[in-house]
Amino acid sequence: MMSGDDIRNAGLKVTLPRVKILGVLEQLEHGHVSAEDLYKLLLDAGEEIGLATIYRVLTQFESAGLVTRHHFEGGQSVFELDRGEHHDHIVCIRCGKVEEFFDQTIEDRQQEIATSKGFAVEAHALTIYGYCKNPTCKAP
Amino acid sequence: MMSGDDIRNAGLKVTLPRVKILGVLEQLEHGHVSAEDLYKLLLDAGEEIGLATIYRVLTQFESAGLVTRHHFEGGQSVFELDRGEHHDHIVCIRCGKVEEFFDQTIEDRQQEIATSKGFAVEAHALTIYGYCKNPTCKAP
DNA sequence: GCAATAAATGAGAAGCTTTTGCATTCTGCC
DNA sequence: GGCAGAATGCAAAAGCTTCTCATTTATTGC
Repeated sequence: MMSGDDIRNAGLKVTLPRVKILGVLEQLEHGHVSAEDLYKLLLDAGEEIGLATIYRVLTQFESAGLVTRHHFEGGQSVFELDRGEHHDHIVCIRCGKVEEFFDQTIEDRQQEIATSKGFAVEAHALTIYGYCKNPTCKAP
Repeated sequence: MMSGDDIRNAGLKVTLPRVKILGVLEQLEHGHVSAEDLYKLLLDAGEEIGLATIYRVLTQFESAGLVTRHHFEGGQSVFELDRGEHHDHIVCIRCGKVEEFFDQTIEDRQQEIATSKGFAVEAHALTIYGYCKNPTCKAP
């Protein structure tokens, strides 16, 4: 459960917009939102907030490690609360559903590959795209 | 070696811009360029071409399977000739160098994970980010 | 070869997402 | 409560990519 303390610990002032954004991120079912969607969610909730603030705050949260940013295909960035557990994603290219997974074998192999090429791994992004099991998302 | 036939087989007319673009893609050392860079390369080579054409042609080539588009971090898409061999990437976050790799273990695990979640895999994108072995790219 | 026809191109405008500048408002601290 | 600095909202701007449209070009049948 995130709180104002997390914001404070990040060296940021605890403001209404920041608390609200953190709140929305926490309540999300799938956990993945674009800045635009987050903006709409807050507007619908009756909050008065600017899109610029959303972007600014999300970027700050990202730097603070509170939030992770993903670049799925489709142009816009997607954000999710960083609960401290690294994972990768599998995205349905029909309905957009996002599921998470973690696989130690893949993690290990990545490390080995990087090392063998003389790279020091800082991060990695693995996203699988496919059709989910939902009947309306069957492959063509 | 790509040629006009590849363009023709894609159902596209064999035009100078398309041939030139294919040519540049083929001669690239690293094999990865942004549309903008491709544009500059062609201008420097004395070609008269519009950026819009670059984007259009690259998109068409992508649909035709001649070219692959990647969304590395940094906002712009990066293109490379599709030589029919799937591979993933490891990118230096200091100098931007891109290396390729393929690992059957990772491929297999991805397939297993997707299957276990009821997904039919269509594509996947795995990119490792880190610092390459170049002394000037040492981790901070 | 050559004309007819449909496709492709270039230039600029437009579209989207994201960032920035600035005046105003708010938070943290005394 | 009041002050300094940070944060916000708005609008403008920036970056990448796509679209529009008049003009040019490649293909096809003759």
